[in-house]
Amino acid sequence: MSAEALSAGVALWRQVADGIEQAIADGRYLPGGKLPGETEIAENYGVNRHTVRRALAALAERGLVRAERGSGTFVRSRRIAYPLRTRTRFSEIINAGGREPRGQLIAAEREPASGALAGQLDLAIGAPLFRIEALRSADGVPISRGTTWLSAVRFPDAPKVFAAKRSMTKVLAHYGISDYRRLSTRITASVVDAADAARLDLAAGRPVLVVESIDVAADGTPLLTSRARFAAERVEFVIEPD
Amino acid sequence: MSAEALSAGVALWRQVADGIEQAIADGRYLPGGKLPGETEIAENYGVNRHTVRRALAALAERGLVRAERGSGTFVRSRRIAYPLRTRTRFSEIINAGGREPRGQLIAAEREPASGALAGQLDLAIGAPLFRIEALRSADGVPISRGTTWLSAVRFPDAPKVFAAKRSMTKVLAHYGISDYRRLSTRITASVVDAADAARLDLAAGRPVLVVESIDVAADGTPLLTSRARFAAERVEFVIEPD
DNA sequence: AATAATTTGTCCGTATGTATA
DNA sequence: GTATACATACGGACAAATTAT
Repeated sequence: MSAEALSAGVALWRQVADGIEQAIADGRYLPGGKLPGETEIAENYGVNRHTVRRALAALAERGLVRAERGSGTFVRSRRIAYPLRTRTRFSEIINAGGREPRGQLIAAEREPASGALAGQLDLAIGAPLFRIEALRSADGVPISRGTTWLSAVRFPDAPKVFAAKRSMTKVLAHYGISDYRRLSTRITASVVDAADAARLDLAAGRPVLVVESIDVAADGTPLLTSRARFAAERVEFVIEPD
Repeated sequence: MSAEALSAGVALWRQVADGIEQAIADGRYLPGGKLPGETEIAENYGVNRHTVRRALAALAERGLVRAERGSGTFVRSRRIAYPLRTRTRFSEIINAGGREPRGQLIAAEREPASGALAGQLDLAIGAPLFRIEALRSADGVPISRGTTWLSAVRFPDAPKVFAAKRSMTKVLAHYGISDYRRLSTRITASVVDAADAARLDLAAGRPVLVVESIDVAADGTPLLTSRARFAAERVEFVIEPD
C-alpha cells in the first residue's frame, strides 16, 4: 500500500534492499515474521518484481532474510551477539541476552593426551585426559557443539560433574577453581559435518564458526582446551576492548 | 617402512590420526607436500586401509589435509594467523608474517548513506559516501574481499588515493589521520557468493569469514566502516589480550 | 595419442565389542 | 538377562580421477 520514495544515483535494487533492511531494523518486520510477497513489495516501491528479487537476494546473502520456495520470505532471527573476551562463559553470555542457556553432555571418554593436546595443556604426552562432547543451546535452540579436553588426574570425575551441573564453569568451581581466563582464542570457519549438522539442526553445507581456545587459571596454569563449532547463522562474535 | 607403535584403549583410527598430525607438526610432512598413499600408511601402522581413511577423514574435517582423488592426500598450508586487535591493519599483519601484502581497487562508487551506514558513521541519512570494493592478497594469494564505506565529504578523492596507495591506512594518512583504532569488530561466517568465489579463487560452497568493523579516530570520531569476507581456509583469526 | 599404473572414493560384506532399551 | 543399535576394524571389489609410460 504505502508507496516508498526512490532517489536517483543509486541502483534501484540497492534502494529497495536498504528500505527493507531499514524496516527490519525499525521492527516493522519482526524476526521470524514473513515479508510481503515479492509482487506486493514491487508494487509498493513501483519497481519490477525482478528488482525486488535482486534486493532480497542481497539481503539473503547477508543472512538477514531467508526465502522459502512456495511459502514466502522470512526475517531471520537476530544472531546472538557473543562477546569474546578473556572472561568468556557461555552461560553468562546467554543469560545476559535474556535467554535460557543449557549445556548437555553428549559423550565423555578417557583418552591419553596426543602431542598437540599435551603441549596446550602443559602435560606429558600420553597423560590421561577426559574428552567431553557437549551441546550448548539457548532457549532450546542449539548454538554450539563443543569438544573439551581436560586432565583426568586433576579433575577425576569431570564428566559426571558436567552431566550434573551442565556448565564447564561449575565443573571448575567444583574443583576449587573460582576464576579462570581465556589465554588464547582462534577462529576459523568450515562447513558443518554430518554429525554436527544433526545435533545443531543445520542443513548440510551450512557454515560453522570453529573456535579453538585455551583456558588457564589465574596463575596461568592451563586448565582446559576446547574446540567449539557454532552455527554461524545463529551467532555473531563481538570483539570489543576488555 | 617405519612401523609405528600402537597402544591400547584408544580407537585405532584416532591413534593413526594423532600420529599423522604429530608428523605434520614435527615437519616430517611439509605444508603442500604429499602424504604417503593410504595403503602405504596402512602398512606402516599395520592397520587396514579403511582405518587409515577414517583417520584421514578426521584430519580433513579439521582442515589439516586435503585429499585429491587420483592424485594423493596433501598437507594443507598453514592458515595465516590474523590477529584482531584495536590496531588491526591488513598490510602490517601480512608483513609481520613475512609475506607481501597487496590491496587492489576493484570498484568505487558514490552513494548516499543508508540508515544503517549513517548510524555507524554518525552522519545524516543520505550523506554522500564512497563505497570502495577491494581485494586483498598475500604473496599473490587472495585473502579477503572487502567493502569499505567512508564519507565522500571528508575524504573527497578516497577512491583515487586508494587506487594509488593500495592501502586504507595510507588513504587516511593522506587526509592527515595518523592514527586510528578499531571500535568494534563483529564476526560471522557464510557461504561464498559467486562473485567473491571468482575473486578469491574459491570453489562454490566454501565458507567465508565475514568481518564487519568500524574504525574511529583517536578522538572517537567514526572514520570508516567495512564488511570484509575472508577465505576461511586461508586465515585464522587470533584473539589475544591487547 | 593411447594405455597402463597409481591413488582416492564408494560400495558390498563380515565380525566384534559396547553401550542402551 | 535379552535384544537392539552403534561404533570399530577388517577384507575385498570396483569406479573415477590423475599421473606415468
